[in-house]
Amino acid sequence: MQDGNALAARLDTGPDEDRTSGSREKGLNRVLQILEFLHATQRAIGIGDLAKGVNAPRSTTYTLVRSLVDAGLLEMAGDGNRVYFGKKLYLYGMDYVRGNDLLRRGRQEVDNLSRETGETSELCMLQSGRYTIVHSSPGTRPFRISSATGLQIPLPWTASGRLLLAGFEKAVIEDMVSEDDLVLPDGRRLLLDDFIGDIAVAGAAGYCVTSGLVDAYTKCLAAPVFSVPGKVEATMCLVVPIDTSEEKTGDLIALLRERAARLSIMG
Amino acid sequence: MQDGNALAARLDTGPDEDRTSGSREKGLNRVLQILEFLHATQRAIGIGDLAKGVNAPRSTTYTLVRSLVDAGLLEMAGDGNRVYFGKKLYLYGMDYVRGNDLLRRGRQEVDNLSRETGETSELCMLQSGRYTIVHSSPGTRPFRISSATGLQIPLPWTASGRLLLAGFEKAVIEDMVSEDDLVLPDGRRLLLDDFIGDIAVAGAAGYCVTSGLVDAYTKCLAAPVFSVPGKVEATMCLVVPIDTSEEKTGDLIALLRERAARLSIMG
DNA sequence: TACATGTGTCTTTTGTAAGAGACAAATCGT
DNA sequence: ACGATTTGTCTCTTACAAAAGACACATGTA
Repeated sequence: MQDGNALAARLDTGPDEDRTSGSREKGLNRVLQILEFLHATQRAIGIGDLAKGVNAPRSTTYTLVRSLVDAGLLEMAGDGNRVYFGKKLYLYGMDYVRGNDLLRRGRQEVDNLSRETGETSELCMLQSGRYTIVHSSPGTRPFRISSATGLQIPLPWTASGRLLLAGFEKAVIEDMVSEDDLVLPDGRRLLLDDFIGDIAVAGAAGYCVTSGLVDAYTKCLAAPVFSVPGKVEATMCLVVPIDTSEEKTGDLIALLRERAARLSIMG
Repeated sequence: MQDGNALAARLDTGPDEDRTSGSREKGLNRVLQILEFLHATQRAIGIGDLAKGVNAPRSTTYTLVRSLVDAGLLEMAGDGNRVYFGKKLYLYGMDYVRGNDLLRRGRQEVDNLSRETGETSELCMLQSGRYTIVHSSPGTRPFRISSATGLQIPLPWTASGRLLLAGFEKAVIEDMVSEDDLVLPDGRRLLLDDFIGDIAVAGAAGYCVTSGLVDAYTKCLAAPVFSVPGKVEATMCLVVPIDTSEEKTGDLIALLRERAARLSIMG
């Protein structure tokens, strides 16, 4: 059973911070790594494996996990020697939703949109420099995409990525995007300057469409949600079959832009 | 909008662990206290106040908060010098939901139930020895109860509390319930032995009704959800006006028990 | 039967993170 | 305008948490 899969690998190389995961790390950092690792594996995991996964001493891992379990942030899973996220994290997460108008209303709009159109619909945000699907709603199509909330995808692979980066300095964009991010799942390689060009275009147009980037069968329509005028806080996007007609696509974009605008906080 | 209310006060005296929050606490523990404090206050708070709130040195608090913000567990709120829960916690919370059949299906059932009956409906669980509303759905009645997910209430105040403790040793119950917990909001005081008696009755009956405990205008109907046969993992409950007729109450209990049974995992 | 591998709990050692305190700069209250 | 308070950042010290590693006990497998 492989566990630390492509996603995990991706996360490892993610930020450049934890270069020396070496010795005598701060306990809190170990904990943060543990949480991130569990998020990446998406399943309960043995403490031994966890220690390996975050590259921490076994004894330390046992101690930390115990603290976290006692606090309710983690829970021992079914059979008894695996851990995963706990109820406390769920409760804190709901607190976050409650305190965050945009997310609360955004989830609602996304659900509506996917019900009305029958297409997969998503709310996306920039999360510590990475593109994140914050909420997604499946759509009725048999054809299913991963509904993995919290999934992180390289910015250049997505329409939303182009919108989320609108208004950032060129330099900032450059060091947010790694070399690997520019390589599409099918092996093709984007040019950084093309991507930066796309961002400018998308920002000016107020929407963005990408075809066959993440996979060959879908296109992705995205529209920006603004917090303050000019600042893109999130995007809503629709994932539709790549052969959707020009006309229908146009209609969907119009709808999407309207809903996204509704979400935006108008000064 | 009142905020740091009875709940906050209650949480402070909650577990007996952090008696001497005194000197040289472990960083991780401080973090856990910070999270718990934010959960109690339910709004963004300044770092200085946070330090006071968890009774930690200011310098330490600044350091920890910075780590947490960098990690995305906390976010700086609007005006810039307040913190609250961050997106990461929301994502982890959704991971928990995804990995937890009971919670996922339970939320669904609760929503159905409140839509069908028009009454406030809740899913409750024992969370580190305390009663917790894990999910609640408002109901159509004008008459609104707090829909605060994550709210923690003393076990003896609720019908669910009586069911959740079914099957526990007397001694365990005794040290789970503090003296304060036995004092109702209106000042009346329950006897511990009566409460323990109630638990036995509720466990045997397979449901529980309490009238006018938390407030004078409602009664609370609860039914157990089992994980393994005999072990109460959660409860579903309905909050109805105290003058609801015997007959209607009976019907609701039957419905509630059916839905709760459906949630139970049948070995 | 031996041998490798994983689990959970100890003890001991030592590198460092928590804490006290001092600071400048910003904000408040009158 | 003026002290009084709060905020955010720094430095230095030492109390203590993280790590190493030994242990006892399960498993699985050659």
